[in-house]
Order: sequence, then C-alpha cells, then structure tokens
Amino acid sequence: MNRFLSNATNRIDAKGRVSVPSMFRAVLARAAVEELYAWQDFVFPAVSMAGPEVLDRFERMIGSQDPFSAQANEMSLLIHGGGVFMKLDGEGRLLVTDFIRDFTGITDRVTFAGRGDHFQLWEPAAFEEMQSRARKERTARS
Amino acid sequence: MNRFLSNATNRIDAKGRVSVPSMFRAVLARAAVEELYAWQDFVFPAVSMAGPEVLDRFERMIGSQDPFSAQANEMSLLIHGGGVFMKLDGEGRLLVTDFIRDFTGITDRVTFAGRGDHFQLWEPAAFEEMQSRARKERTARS
DNA sequence: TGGGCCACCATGGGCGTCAATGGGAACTGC
DNA sequence: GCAGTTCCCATTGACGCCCATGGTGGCCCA
Repeated sequence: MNRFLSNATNRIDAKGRVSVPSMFRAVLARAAVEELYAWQDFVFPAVSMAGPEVLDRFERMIGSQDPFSAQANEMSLLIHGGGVFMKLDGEGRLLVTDFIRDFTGITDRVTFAGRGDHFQLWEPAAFEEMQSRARKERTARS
Repeated sequence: MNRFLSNATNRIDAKGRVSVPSMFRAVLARAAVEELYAWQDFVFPAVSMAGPEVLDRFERMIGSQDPFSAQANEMSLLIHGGGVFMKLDGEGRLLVTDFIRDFTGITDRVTFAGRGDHFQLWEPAAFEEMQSRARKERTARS
C-alpha cells in the first residue's frame, strides 16, 4: 500500500521515544523517505508528518499568492516557523519532543493516524473525541 | 454472483479469528481483491468492508473540496484515520481487532451481512434487531 | 429415489517471524 | 563532566503461515 491509513496507539518509553507503526514505516521506505518534515495541523491539535516533498508543495502554494498578503504571510509562519525536520532511529522510533508535546498534549502514549499522503500524532483521548465528533456531524448533515 | 448477498453468522476462535463466508470470498476473488478496506459505518454500529476502490471513491469526494477546509480535514479523519486495511489468512479468515469490537460490540460471534457492493460485520443480536425494525417500518409505510 | 461417497467449508491449533518495547553503552556538544 | 542522543542488542508477545479435523451438503450411481 502506498498511503497512510488506519490508526494505532503506541507507548512512549522512558527515553521519550515511540515506535512509528510498521505500516507507516513501510510507506516511507517505499517512497525512500529518510527525513521527515513535521508541522502543526491547521485545524486540529495534532502534529503531521510526511516526506519533504509536502514542504515543497506548501511553498509552491505560498509562491502562487501575493507575497505581501496577510494570508501568505500567515501560511509561511505556520509552514516554516511551525515546522521541523525529524529522523527515525534504527528501530523506526522517533523522539517525542516538546514541540510535539506542547501542541498536542501528548504525555505517555501517542495515537498515529493515517491521513492519506501524511500521518499525524495525536493525544489518544483527543483523537477519540475528534473522530466521534466528526462522525456525529457527518450523520447530522446527511 | 458478483455482489454481496444474504447473511451468515460465524464463530470467533480462541485467537480472535473468524471465517469470512465462502460466498463473500468468492465475490472478492472474482474481483481480484487481495486487501480489504474496512471502515466504520456512518449510521449503524457495523464495520463495512470492500475492495480498495471504495477508498478511491471516498478520496475523490474529499479531493473535490478545498484541501485546507475544516470539513475536508474532518472527512479525511474518518476515512483515513478511521479506516483500516485488512488481509485474510490462507483459509479466508480475518482477525477481529479492537477496532471492530469496540465499534460493533462484537464479542464471540459475527454476523456477516451482504450489502451489494460491500458487506458488513455486525454483533448478531444488533443485526437481528435492526433488521426486524427495518422490516416493521417498511410495512408500516405501505 | 435412496444411500453412500466426496468435496468443500468452518474451525482448531502449532510454530516461526517480526514488530513493539526496554535498556546498556558509546558519543558529542555544551 | 554531564545531559541529551544515537547506535546496538535482548526480550516477549502478537500475528502470519501452515497443516489437521470434523461436519455438512451436494452429487453420483445403483
């Protein structure tokens, strides 16, 4: 499979590391991604990750806008100022930094959620709640 | 036959596996489906399964919206974050994971229900009740 | 038409492999 | 030197793959 799908919750160890689900690692390996670009989601309290090509996409989007517009300015602030590069260790784990903890509320467990072309890190309870809320709204609309 | 029809109830074994009815497996084999896309039904407490082309359909639905809108983000949360790929073992069984149990209430038996282009997994009693209720409502209208 | 044989399906369980997790030790920058 | 990291290696529990068995329904043949 070539996209990020489903969700899984893993534990953070004493050193602050957490295993990225093997399914997601397989997708990354297939795309030959070495370094992950991470940014804060624009809507939810979650940190997103993907290969560096999404950063290119974001930059092209900014480039297509008026460089002096407030919107382009804001987006650059989010994309560049709110983004970092991360690497996995030999076992496919990543360090849960304060960048991640502060924005998501994650403490000792992480829920990984696939999002198609990227995946996200959530505080488990927040993920549960957001998902059931989204489902409720969707049924209410139909 | 090329669509999912009728229903059957099978037992979950000690390892948490359950046989997919051979009738359904035949439909899958005819469509050359190797991997199943599973998602939580938007109305009933049931998990639906079908070939990956259903996911494509869902993604096209999202793709037609503004990719940065909250609504597209929410929908992706459901179909990507709330969807799973599952594989059958050599005997045509699938693992009944917590993803399925929590949402359906399934414990030791599963009712498989054909739904045309996909099929669903139900807790047997819940399926009985839903079906008889649907039947009652229908006769009340006619 | 009845009986028996056979094939297939649902189910059970063994075993090897791999992912998730834990922890030691070297390494590096402050 | 110390704290935060990175690179290994160990453990264990879950899952995938394989083979076995029993029961049932269908089919063939007498």
